[in-house]
Amino acid sequence: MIRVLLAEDQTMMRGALALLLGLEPDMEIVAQVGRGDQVVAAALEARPDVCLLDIEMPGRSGLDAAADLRERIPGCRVLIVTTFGRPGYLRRAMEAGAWGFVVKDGPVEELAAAVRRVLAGERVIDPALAAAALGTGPSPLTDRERDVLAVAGDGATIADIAARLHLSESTVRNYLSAAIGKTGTRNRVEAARLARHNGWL
Amino acid sequence: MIRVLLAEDQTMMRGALALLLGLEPDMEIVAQVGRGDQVVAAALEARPDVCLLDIEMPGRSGLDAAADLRERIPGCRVLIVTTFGRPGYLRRAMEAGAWGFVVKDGPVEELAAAVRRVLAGERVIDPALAAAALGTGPSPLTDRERDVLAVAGDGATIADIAARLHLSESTVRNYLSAAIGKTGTRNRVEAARLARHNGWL
DNA sequence: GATCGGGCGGGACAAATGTCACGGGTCACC
DNA sequence: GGTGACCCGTGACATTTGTCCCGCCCGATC
Repeated sequence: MIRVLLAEDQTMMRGALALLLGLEPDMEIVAQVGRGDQVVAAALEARPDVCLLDIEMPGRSGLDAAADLRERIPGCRVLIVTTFGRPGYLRRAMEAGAWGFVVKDGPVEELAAAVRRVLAGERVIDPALAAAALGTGPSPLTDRERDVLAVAGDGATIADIAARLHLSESTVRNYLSAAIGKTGTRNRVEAARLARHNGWL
Repeated sequence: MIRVLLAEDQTMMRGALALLLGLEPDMEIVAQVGRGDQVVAAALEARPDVCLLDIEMPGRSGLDAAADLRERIPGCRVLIVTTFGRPGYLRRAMEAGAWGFVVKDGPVEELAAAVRRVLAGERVIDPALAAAALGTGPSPLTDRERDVLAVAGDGATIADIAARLHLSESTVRNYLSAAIGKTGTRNRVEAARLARHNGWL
């Protein structure tokens, strides 16, 4: 029996996937969590062979959770299951030691197949997505530019950003200007959107 | 047997829900579509008793599809199933003649129960969400303000908006200013975010 | 017929934003 | 020891944005 941990914040999705995977004759859901910061604890307790992690979860990102797992429970294989096939997500998933990357757009059978392949030591990655990730290239943003863009994305003013990041307003302007330049966009809103779309935030 | 149509763009979610509902002894999935603009055709063909509609789908919004269904197939009950419990969505769903409104955050069993209740002529609405919808009130925006905000949301400049809507830049400024005022926000990005959050776009 | 809300536009003004050039600091790497 | 990347900051400047006036037209409503 393949022992599976399932981390996904949308309750209905999590329940549906758990039930489905539970129907597979060779699989067993040994843990379910709805927050990224509960993954490690649950995995220590349940000792799964494979962890299915969503990326966007409250508490802690699935990508961060994957990195934690590699460090704390090296034997456990991680399979990222996400809504958004952002190039940067795939890149970061690989850096975090994930063995597979599946988007929720594919058929459900694909998921069970991916679990088996990952457990067999195979890498599971959508080829089109891999091409996109390589084509887009890594993030051109520095850490600070990323921070500033992330805050700017939801309508904060320069003063807001400066206050939240304990920076001078001039500095914030400069980072924003640099980010806009590097992304080839025309203002911070476009820059933030592009960065989010590419998974750079 | 309750004949169910399922409209949901995320393939994995759709497949999982279809399988689960298919397991219910008194239900039968008679049609599945992944786009909003295929709902009516599929419903005419399959003659479902209940239609489960996601809101955010390519082609046509689930809310618009619900309105179409009420007009074309009045006997068919509509149940909206959405990720986002936006107050405005609920309001618009009711105006479009939906019989129920379920968020994907609840347990899966809730979905089958909602289908049965809707078919029995009961209204299914999350009480907390209904309160929020009534508390937030209807959209204060005029049609044009809504249009302008929708375009402004993804980083377009005033000139972009004016060009896309065939308006003068001055007019766009005035609409934006009005929208910012009515939403009580500080700039168009915040205004657009709030409007989206409330389901006003 | 008058009034009101909405669509559409103009002009003027202050504030926010984006750009550029510049400086200093730390740290890693050659 | 030099070089380069990144962090942090200043000041000046042009552009964009948001606000507040004003006007006209239309349709609905009283």
